[in-house]
Amino acid sequence: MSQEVRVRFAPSPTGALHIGGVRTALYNYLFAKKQGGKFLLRIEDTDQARFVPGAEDYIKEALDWMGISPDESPWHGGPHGPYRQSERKSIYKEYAMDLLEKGHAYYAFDTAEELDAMRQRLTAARVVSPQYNSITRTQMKNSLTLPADEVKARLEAGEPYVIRVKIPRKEEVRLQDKVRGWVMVHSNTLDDKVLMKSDGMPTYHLANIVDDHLMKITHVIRGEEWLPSAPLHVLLYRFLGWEESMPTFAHLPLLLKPDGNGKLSKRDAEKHGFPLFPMSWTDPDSGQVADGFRDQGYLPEALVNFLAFLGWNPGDHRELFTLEELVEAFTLERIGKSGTKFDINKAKWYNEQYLRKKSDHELAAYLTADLKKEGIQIPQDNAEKIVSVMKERATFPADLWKEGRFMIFAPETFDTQVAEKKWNADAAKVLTAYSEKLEALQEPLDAATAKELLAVSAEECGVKLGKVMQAVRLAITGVGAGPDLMQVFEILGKEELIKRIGFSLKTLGIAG
RNA sequence: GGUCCGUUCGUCUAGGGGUUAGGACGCAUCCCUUUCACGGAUGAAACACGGGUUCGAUUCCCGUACGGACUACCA
Repeated sequence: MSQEVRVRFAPSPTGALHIGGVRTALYNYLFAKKQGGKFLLRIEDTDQARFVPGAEDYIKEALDWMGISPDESPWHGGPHGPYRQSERKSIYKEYAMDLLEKGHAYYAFDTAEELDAMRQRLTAARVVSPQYNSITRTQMKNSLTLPADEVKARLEAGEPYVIRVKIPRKEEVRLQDKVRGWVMVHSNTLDDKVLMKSDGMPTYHLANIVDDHLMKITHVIRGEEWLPSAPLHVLLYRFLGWEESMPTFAHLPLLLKPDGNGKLSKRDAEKHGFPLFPMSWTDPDSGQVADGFRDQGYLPEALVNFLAFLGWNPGDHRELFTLEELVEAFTLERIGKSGTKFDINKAKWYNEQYLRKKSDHELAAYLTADLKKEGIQIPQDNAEKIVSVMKERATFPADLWKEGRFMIFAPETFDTQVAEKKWNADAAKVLTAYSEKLEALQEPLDAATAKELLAVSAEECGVKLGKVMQAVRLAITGVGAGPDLMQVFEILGKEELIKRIGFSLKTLGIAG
């Protein structure tokens, strides 16, 4: 019998979700759905000092926007709640006591200063890595060194203490990681990590093991930064008697900065002008606003596709995947091992691809929304026509309006470079003739007619159409590049064209 | 420093003991075209290095170099 696959994404609410965290969430989601299992979200808020208001709402909104909402979470609830660690405080204590009783953990009363002094002493003695371990714990104030009655007295007196794990002196700890294979470390390189803090909260190490077990998590998919502490986690499963049901681990390669090396940071994002967060985030302390992918015009389906390919690939040559297709194709086995540099160009390319897949109807909504901000209203069918000719050249929805301004506003100035090179008396002659033909036209202008009339006008003036085409474009749009001119003409309509021709003839002159 | 992890075009990557080392982004050129863009075609561009193992290694093993993560009463 195969048990239900259950995975979790476990962010701590310390601010906006980092894009790397979003990818971790996505991989968890993809794996869960592929396996027909559950994707849960657990808030790891055991560090009260780092709690940031609004962060949890942000996480929820970001995942919803990406289309990867969890099945169980603080806000959806579920059979294994609560899903906020701060609300599970009493649970952890119970397991810490269990560890204490079994001799796998002990009380420690050392103050921060004493800890510091120990590290300094060790550093001075040229100990390579000063840590609280099987050697040093014999010289510290803990329930291993202090007489039992003193420990009891200190506890009863309410003296602050932590509970530390007692790492065995000599043991090989192995774990099989789904992406790295076998990883082996010696327990003597591990230190006696704090399990329960003096404020009564568990540390990540205890909390994540207890919760994963209680929440019946089958696979732990998380960032590579957790790999060094994974052996400790294996040990904890063993000490708690849960080794049989220990989840499978998969440590994801890190997201690296685009140039040079190192973990992707906010600094890099700013330097290269791309966001680091899925959505904009306002720091509640400084009030500083950091831009997000959503705000810069990235489509969620593009971001999902892009992120999925940062460290994973389907093994064939397909590049474009919907969320559903990703679910279908996803396997842990195809996750790469090495760190991945963040290339925003590729993200833009994905955005273009998905933008072009959208219907004119959907795209028109972006345009009308932008226009509304400027107090402009245009008919829906007009908006749809505009986006249909503009979408091939847009990366972001906002480009529809930015690049297509001339579709609504007549040019007030003309690109001087193009004017110098292309504007001449021939162009003025042709346009004058063209304007007259448009005046005489009874029915509404369509692209084919627009072209025919223009061709006739050129012929009458004894000018080759190709020679003046750029000048015509300049006269109507003000610039030298843009979508198919005749389509533009059709959208503009003859009255608007006549007006624009009149203005450009006046402004650019008829002699050239 | 220590522990762990990694290394195929500039980037994301496929591949795997014998291949013209494949694709995508970006770049260049050409075609399409009234321009730009789209699209199409073509091109430049990679197995970090040194030892093994082997008839043969980019692929397997070991080193070296380089890079990264971790090294908190943070997660």
